[in-house]
Amino acid sequence: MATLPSSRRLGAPDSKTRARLVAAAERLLLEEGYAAVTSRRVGAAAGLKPQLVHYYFRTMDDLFLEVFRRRAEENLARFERTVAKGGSLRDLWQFSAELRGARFNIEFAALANHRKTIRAEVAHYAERFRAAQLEALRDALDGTDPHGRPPPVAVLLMVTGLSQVLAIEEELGVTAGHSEAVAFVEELIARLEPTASRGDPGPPV
Amino acid sequence: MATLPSSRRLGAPDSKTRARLVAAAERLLLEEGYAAVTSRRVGAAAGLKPQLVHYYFRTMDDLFLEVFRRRAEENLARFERTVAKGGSLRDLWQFSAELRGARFNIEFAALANHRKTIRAEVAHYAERFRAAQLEALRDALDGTDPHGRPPPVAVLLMVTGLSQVLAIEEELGVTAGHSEAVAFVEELIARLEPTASRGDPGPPV
DNA sequence: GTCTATACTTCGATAGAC
DNA sequence: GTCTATCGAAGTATAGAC
Repeated sequence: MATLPSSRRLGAPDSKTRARLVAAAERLLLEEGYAAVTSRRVGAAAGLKPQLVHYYFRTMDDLFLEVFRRRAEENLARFERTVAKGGSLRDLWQFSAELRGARFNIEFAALANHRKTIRAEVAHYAERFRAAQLEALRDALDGTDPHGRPPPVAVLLMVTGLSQVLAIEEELGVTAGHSEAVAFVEELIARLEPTASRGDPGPPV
Repeated sequence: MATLPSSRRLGAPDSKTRARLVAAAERLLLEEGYAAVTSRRVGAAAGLKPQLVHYYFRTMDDLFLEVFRRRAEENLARFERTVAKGGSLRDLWQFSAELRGARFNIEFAALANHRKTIRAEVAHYAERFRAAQLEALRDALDGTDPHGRPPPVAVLLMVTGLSQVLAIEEELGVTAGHSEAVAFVEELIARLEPTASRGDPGPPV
């Protein structure tokens, strides 16, 4: 019952070579987009024969899944650590605004469009991450003035969307309005969360 | 000076066959993602021989560019018409919230990651569209209470981002928080722009 | 357990036939 | 002006040698 779809032998999951292939694939994905992640190019990028990709991964999709899971788990763990160390609004915003994460998401969003197994994995992770973010955001907002503020989940979606648009456009070389948008979010945070390191309580109103 | 890079002959730009190929390519792009847009598959989708793709387009990138430009120009024109017919906040939001447009953008954002000529075209269009949107948004906000409101360009980026995230996630089957976010935006609009119902040629200012 | 020789498919692209 | 026969490169995947 272990391997129905094919009888082909696969390399050990903890192999050093396998790890090199995954790392190379992730690098290619981030630098050149998912279309560059082919067995030949991954092999070359890792300094290995392309056939090794198929020895360690039954299909290319399996390789994509491995790349995604590694990064997703690491991301969730990093997020949990961020929350554990305080999890202020400022921290949460900083986490969202990281360029690398957003690039990664775009590639997998496009991939998920036409590969079912990848779509399922991305959807699953998206839900987990959303739930974790929402809990952290609720905690961070707890005690602040709720007057006229959108529901936390709406804030979350807007901030997530903003980060992604900023990342995509930066990639394109389009940056009109970016600094204004970032400044707005940061002012908002400063108003809600005046604690900061520089002890600036912000203006009234 | 017309054709330096290659001497190969190309089909007429106004050919009916060419238009069919572009339409087939756009369909494939939207339904299966850009990776499905190959000369063979486009040919099959159009009921034509795959070589015709290369007769009408020097490279696959040229086909992508044509698909993009057609849609981009049509989109800009539609946007201008929307603005001309009133261009209320409600209209602008509705335009952004269309699923089709967002899907298209994701595919081309991913494509632009690793194809320079496409990146340049997407960037150019993004700037034009952003400028048009910003002008329309400024007009729509004109006369409303500016108290505590973010700068228009920041609003624009947030709304654009929100629409895209909603579209991507809907694609994935993840919809947590979507209705809340949409409701928030619509309440905001209703508050700023209480004119609502149709047949109203506009407030007296 | 690890890797390679090899098969077969699909790709983009071109030269030349109608 | 329109289309097709065909090529070389690149794609995924497997069976079998070490």
